[in-house]
Amino acid sequence: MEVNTGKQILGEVPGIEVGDEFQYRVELAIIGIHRLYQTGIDSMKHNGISVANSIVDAGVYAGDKHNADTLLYSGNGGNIVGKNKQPKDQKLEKGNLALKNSISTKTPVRVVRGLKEKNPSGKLVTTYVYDGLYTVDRYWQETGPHGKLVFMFELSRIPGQPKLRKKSKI
Amino acid sequence: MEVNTGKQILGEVPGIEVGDEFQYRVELAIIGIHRLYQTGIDSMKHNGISVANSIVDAGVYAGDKHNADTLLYSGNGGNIVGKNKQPKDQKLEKGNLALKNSISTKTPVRVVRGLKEKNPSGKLVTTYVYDGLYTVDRYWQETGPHGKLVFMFELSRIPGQPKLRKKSKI
DNA sequence: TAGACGTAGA
DNA sequence: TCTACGTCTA
Repeated sequence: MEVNTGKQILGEVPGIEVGDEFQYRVELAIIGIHRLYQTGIDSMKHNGISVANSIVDAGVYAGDKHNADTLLYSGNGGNIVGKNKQPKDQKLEKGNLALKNSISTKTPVRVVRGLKEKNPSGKLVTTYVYDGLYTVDRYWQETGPHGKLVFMFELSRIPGQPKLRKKSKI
Repeated sequence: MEVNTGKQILGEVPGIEVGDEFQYRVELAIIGIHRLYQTGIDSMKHNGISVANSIVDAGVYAGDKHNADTLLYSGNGGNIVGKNKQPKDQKLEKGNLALKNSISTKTPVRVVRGLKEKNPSGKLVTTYVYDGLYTVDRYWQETGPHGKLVFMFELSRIPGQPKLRKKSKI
């Protein structure tokens, strides 16, 4: 069995509803919600340009903020909180570029939230919850906590979707 | 669902036969052949001392050699070929210590071989093949390619098990 | 070949 | 907290 079908979808994934929960990133990949195992931003070609089709928000970048209908999401690269690596300026390429392109195309982006919880045996686990479709409204550059360049993207939830009740307990 | 049952087995795993193939390390963990996702040596307490119950030989250390009935297996730590990390002296602890202890206890160690192959689409994939039970005969120290200390373990296949036909094609 | 919002266990 | 014979895409 191959994990990925190779087929990428823009917008809703058939059979997946807001609030559906998953335990592992690999499940998201198999189902086709988000192909990449670790990377937060997945992208695809749409009418010849690269746009984001899904992101995972596990809250590991400093600037991330997730409210009911708005998501502030950091770009990709070199600024993860607590990772023991050299901080670097982020570049407007790959996922970051795709997310920027999604502003003008107004194409929908699937958002998955990673909620950290303790399971019955007390172990810290992440549950991935499908949060629905968002559009990317704007982006800008910031100087991150390490003094390096960080891209910030503001996304808003497309109206008319079921509300997401579940929140992180930690 | 939890991936691991927590129960660890010394020796044969019920339902698993020599030659059984798996595509991912996580499968080995779920089934109980080898709990650890990335680490090569898994161990457990047996009559109060730590012994190895399973190893995965994916051939990533320089000194590894696998013949029909003999396996030369490198210890754990800081000497993986091609990994972009600081080489370090290996220590006689955790998996390495467990493997050493298995010499005197004569307890069986499950061996899984990671065979690298190209799948139909030309991608390089690793297939994990259950190779049966081995005992650890002896160990010694070497100086690895980086000039650092490496433990070498010599294992031999317990006689009377079915032959393993499959070999790496690469 | 390197990089990525991974996982589990010690 | 950190390490570990991971696994994928580009």
